[in-house]
Amino acid sequence: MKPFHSYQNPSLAVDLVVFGYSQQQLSVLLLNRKEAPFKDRWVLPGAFLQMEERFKDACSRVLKTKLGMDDVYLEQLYSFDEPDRDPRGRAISVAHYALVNPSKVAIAAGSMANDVSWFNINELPALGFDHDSIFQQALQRLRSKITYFPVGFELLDDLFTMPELHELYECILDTTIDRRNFRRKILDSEYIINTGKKREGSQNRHPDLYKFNKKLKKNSFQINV
Amino acid sequence: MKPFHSYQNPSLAVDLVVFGYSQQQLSVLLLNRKEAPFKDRWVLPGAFLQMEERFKDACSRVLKTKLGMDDVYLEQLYSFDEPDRDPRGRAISVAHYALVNPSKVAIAAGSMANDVSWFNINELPALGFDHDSIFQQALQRLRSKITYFPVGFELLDDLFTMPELHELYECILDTTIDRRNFRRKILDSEYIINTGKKREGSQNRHPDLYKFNKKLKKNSFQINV
DNA sequence: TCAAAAGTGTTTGCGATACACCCATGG
DNA sequence: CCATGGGTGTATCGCAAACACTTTTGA
Repeated sequence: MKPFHSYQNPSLAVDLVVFGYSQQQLSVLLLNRKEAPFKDRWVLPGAFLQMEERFKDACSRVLKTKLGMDDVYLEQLYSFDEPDRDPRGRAISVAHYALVNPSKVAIAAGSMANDVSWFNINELPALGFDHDSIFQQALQRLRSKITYFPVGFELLDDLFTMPELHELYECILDTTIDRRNFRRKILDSEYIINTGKKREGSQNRHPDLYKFNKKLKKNSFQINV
Repeated sequence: MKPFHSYQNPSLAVDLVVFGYSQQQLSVLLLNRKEAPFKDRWVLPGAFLQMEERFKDACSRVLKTKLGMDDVYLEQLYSFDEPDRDPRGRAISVAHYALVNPSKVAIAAGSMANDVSWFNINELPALGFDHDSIFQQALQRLRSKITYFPVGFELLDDLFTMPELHELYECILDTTIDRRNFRRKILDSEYIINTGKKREGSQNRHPDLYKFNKKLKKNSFQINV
């Protein structure tokens, strides 16, 4: 059999929309390009797919080597194929999005402090390549998914309070949600477990600490916007 | 700049899950392979992506040249990347699904009568490559999408009756739906328009003929299973 | 004891579901 | 005129949304 790679194939890359949540803000991780094309512009992190490498492996490689992140929630988003999306030549991008807890990873003031940065999703600069539209699609997917599937927990600490989860939902969905109805829906889904502990330190009543119920795979809930 | 294709890249293909509906049956179009690997096995139609070609163009090319189909509803599904999914070497498949009206296309008794065939989705043979899982994912997507988005019309004639649309939904979702509630939801969504004409020929009352409201883009409905 | 935030329960209203009758047609 | 399937309307029930009071805490 003639091996495939004797034919010419488009270049194949993964690009990553890395979402992070902290200080009641949803942010995306961007990279400042040091070379043409789009020199000095902000872009999504990404990498070319190596032979024998899975998409998720390539994504993990980027998250690990460029960003120092391990063990991250990853989901394939869409494959982008516009012939002119990369001025260097034909390049397909298989976009993914990732959900990380910024406090668990150490990007902030590392050696790449000027290269990598969190941007609030409402204050994004114009991105290079077609990364604006990749980001938009990722945001849309996240907003859709979080209303019926327990992905929000990936963005929080292992232990979190109900008000924190509630705020996360309001922030991502950019709306207000009745906290009492929200609480009931989430608790009814049984995706979170009250640990019995409480978050100390605040001046007011100490809220209960919950944890994500990892074992549960099939329950459903629906947060309406 | 060094052109991308001087590096080695995985082979890149599109694969198509072509759904058709006729005689109250949901079917998929399969191809009988004439060569190794998977000689004499049934597989999804597909093609390698040519340089400068978009996914949808490659899909259209397959639909046109191999199947004689034009102007078909197409949607990107997912990209499949298991390193061993093709024994000939590393091959990425960007899977799509298509919705066609079999009565509008001419596959049946053409020159490839032995190569191409419709299979009822409940009576599929074991497919070559990883096409079983591609098919399963496509079916799942179709079932999900049809409950909130007007894709069912792609499978019917330009003019169709309410009972026909109702039957289509019951068939695809593999369930029973109260026809009066179904009618109300569909009509409320305003995605279909009563043409005032009636389908003649049956012994019983002649049902109204509807057409799809192509202009409407944003209304929503929800068919629950 | 006060302000601020967290925990909890009840009422209300709309939308989905369940359900039944009349109408048109050809034989 | 009858059997068959198509068109239409209504009552009910459940869930989701709206809403208010009590509890805890540190200052």
